[in-house]
Amino acid sequence: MEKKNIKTLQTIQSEVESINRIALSVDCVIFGFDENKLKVLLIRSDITKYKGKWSLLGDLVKPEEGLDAAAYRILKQRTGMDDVYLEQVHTFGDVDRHPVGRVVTIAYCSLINIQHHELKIHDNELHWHGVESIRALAFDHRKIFTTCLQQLQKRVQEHPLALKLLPNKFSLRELQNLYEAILSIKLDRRNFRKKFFAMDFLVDVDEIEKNVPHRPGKLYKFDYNKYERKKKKWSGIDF
Amino acid sequence: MEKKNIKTLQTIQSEVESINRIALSVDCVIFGFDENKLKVLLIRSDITKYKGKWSLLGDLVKPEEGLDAAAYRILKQRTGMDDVYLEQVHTFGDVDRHPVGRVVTIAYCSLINIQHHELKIHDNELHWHGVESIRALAFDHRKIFTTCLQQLQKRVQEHPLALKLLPNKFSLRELQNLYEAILSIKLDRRNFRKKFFAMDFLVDVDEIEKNVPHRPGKLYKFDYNKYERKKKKWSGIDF
DNA sequence: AAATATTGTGTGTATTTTACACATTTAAGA
DNA sequence: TCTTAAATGTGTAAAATACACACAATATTT
Repeated sequence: MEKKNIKTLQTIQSEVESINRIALSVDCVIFGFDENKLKVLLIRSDITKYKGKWSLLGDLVKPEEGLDAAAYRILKQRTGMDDVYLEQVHTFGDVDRHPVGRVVTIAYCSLINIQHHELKIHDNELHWHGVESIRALAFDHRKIFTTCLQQLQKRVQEHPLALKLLPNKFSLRELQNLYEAILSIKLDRRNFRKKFFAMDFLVDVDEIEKNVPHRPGKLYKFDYNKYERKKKKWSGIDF
Repeated sequence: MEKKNIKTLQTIQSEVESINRIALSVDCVIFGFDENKLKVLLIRSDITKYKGKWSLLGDLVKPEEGLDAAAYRILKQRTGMDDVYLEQVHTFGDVDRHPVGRVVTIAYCSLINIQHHELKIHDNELHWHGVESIRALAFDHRKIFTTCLQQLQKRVQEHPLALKLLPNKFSLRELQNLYEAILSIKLDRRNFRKKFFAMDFLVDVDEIEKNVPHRPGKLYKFDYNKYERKKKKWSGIDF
């Protein structure tokens, strides 16, 4: 009994030590779509070791702040946007991933409609980078970025996420370009249309594209309510 | 003595608050398959508030320990097993999820072949629970469990994970029972076989089941090498 | 008015999924 | 050893889905 109690105290003491030594942050991989390219929002690193390198947008989690809340805070701060798509992806905690000590970071993936901000980007510390041209980033951010991109590629095939990157009203051409950019593949135009129309979640808003130097296409919006009611549950065993 | 202990806890709690730090833990959702049921390994909670409740297996992450390493440590400690399937699933960090302070926890999902341990379970603090009968758990562990179960259900349809729950050699009947247990559905036996044979990853080991009270089935093993070479990359847009 | 660029549409074929039934094999028990 | 019980092993037809592929119509630009 005596011994057990002492053990507990020791345990608690070591707990305190751990508590004192690990910091928590969130990092946001913010995707946008512009000029038919998938882009990611980066900022110049403010850490000496990574001077000149680009880095993801992140910050320490505050003691009384939820994780999603921390990610939203960063998004709001940097893009001025609310109500954006945000999803936790993975937590990275290699012991030496951060030069100033043990920092475990929770990675979030966010999709924003690039037209709706145009905002605080003019910091000129912030920049949209084409995902194809991402090379070295600060910290382990390249690994984080890659993980998020792969997850995005997988997710957009199963859920109507990708549409968050487009305006509310979009043409099928834009939609196809978007998928091709995210997945880095070419798709057959007729089959792509057939597929989406067959899903029956697109509603014709009875408008057409403007300012295109050719025959304009019809515009559609995505019916999220219908999707929620009808979405597939069972995909089938297949690997 | 009991009182002293409590005092210490209070002291530490306030210390934690003054330090303004966040503690990190890992929790493992360990799945097994036995008697044609999907099971999860739980332990009786050692925290006063949750006296009598069951809880997931977890521990604080040590200051110099990687996240996966922490999860492996817990698995090894509790099951005696090495080389098990382990995957990070999600991080839970609600501000008030833990009664003694801010503890953010990283949830891992693990799949083990229940026959290969039989070990430290006799603690009688550990118990395999059928997943269907999970109700209230300590902390937010029910939510964590549910998240992991759902992810498992999704994953087993896309990857040959489920096999980690079976012995190396298994019959198609066992395999089907496993899928039915994980997914809570009934599958057509002929189509299930056809599907798996068509994938062409099962190798006939030229043995048959033993000690079954009926005609024994052939045994197979899964060819992971072939799978790695041939697995599907592109699943197709579908939601 | 001609040239250009993109939209919008349909069909046939191959592949995949689904529903479904019966004879065979082994173990157990009478 | 015969009978019973229980699960194995196998095939086919119909339906749904995926895929490859070409041409006429429309708007813009010059």
